[in-house]
Amino acid sequence: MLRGDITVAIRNAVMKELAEVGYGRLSIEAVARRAGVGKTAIYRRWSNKLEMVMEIISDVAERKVPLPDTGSFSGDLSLLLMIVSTALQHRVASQIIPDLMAEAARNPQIAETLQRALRTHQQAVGEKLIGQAVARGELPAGTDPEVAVDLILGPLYWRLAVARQPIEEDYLEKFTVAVTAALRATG
Amino acid sequence: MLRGDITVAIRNAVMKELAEVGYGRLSIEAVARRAGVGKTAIYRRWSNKLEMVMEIISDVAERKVPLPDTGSFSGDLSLLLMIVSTALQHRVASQIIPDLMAEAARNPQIAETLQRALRTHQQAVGEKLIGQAVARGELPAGTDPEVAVDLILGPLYWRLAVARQPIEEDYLEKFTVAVTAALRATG
DNA sequence: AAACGGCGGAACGCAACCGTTACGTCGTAG
DNA sequence: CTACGACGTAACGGTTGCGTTCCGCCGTTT
Repeated sequence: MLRGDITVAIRNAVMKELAEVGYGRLSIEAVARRAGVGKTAIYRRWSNKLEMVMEIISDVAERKVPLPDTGSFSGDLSLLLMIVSTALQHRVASQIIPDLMAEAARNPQIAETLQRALRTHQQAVGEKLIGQAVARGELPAGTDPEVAVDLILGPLYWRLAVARQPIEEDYLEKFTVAVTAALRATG
Repeated sequence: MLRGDITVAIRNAVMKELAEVGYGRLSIEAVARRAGVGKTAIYRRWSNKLEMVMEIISDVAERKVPLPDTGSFSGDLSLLLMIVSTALQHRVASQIIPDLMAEAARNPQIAETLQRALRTHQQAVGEKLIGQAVARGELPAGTDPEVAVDLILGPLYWRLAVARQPIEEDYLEKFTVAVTAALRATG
């Protein structure tokens, strides 16, 4: 019964508004204005700002990234780094993600949603990546996927989403070498 | 002329309020309420929410961390990791920093203040840490301090401030080994 | 003793947004 | 052709916060 095009307009407006003003300052009225839609259309779909944002965000976040399997660990790793760094360089993502992460620190419901949406999926990627490498004999058997994920995503996230420094040409390459060495050392 | 104890009360209130509701939702009136102070006392000191927060934050952020020099790279590194992880585990810091980082993505003035307060200082620590290690022959001469800082702070920040996972007993130890190996490999 | 000035408190007009309601329009299903 | 229901618009009363102003209190300076 609810018109699909209106829903889409609202979803887009929420994403843009989130990127521009953040969750804390996001208002239903601004979303409605931006979407060219009445407030009623929004309240007909969700009862809350929180509920609305959570539904929209988890929808977006659950679009799964294909797990790489290029045949070698360094290949898998560079591909993963490329995918993640590209994603983190998109303006909307790099604004929304840190904002919601910060918000999650004070709102348990947001925290839970993000954990489910990101952590679970990310964990799967890490386990597959490391598992493949261990199976191929490229990493020692005791390699901890959790540590690995920290070592891989941490610096990228730090550089792109926090420090907001550009990634230079050979950075990912250097980084791949460094991470590989690091993981071999922890086994 | 301005009473010092009042100023202190306001500063504390701002920090607590920042941690609880974030910059976006921070209001002068709430700060005044929390500090047990009239709004006039605040406006007598700063003219804006932005100006107020920036002054208070950069004041706090500029308290310099002593640069470690334990005699060996792994010693320096574990000490640094300990200091940073302890800092990031404080409730107020782990709430305020990601929040302001996210805010910085949309407010150039906040971005500039944070860059000056954090990046500059952090860069100095990185350069000293790596410089010492290179001088001692523990790391290859070409080691890039910028990459090193990413490799060291990134995973810690990710784990503590973003993913909000606890640090287990031997994590920092493992991590020290991993980072050392990584940095040797990039030279 | 008197003047000064920072203080808290209270109120100002203004703006934004909340969540809800009433109304009139319009496309579609029956 | 009619009835339904989602739509936009507009308004509601209530809340919150802005930045400013005026007041009376009180400690310090002179």
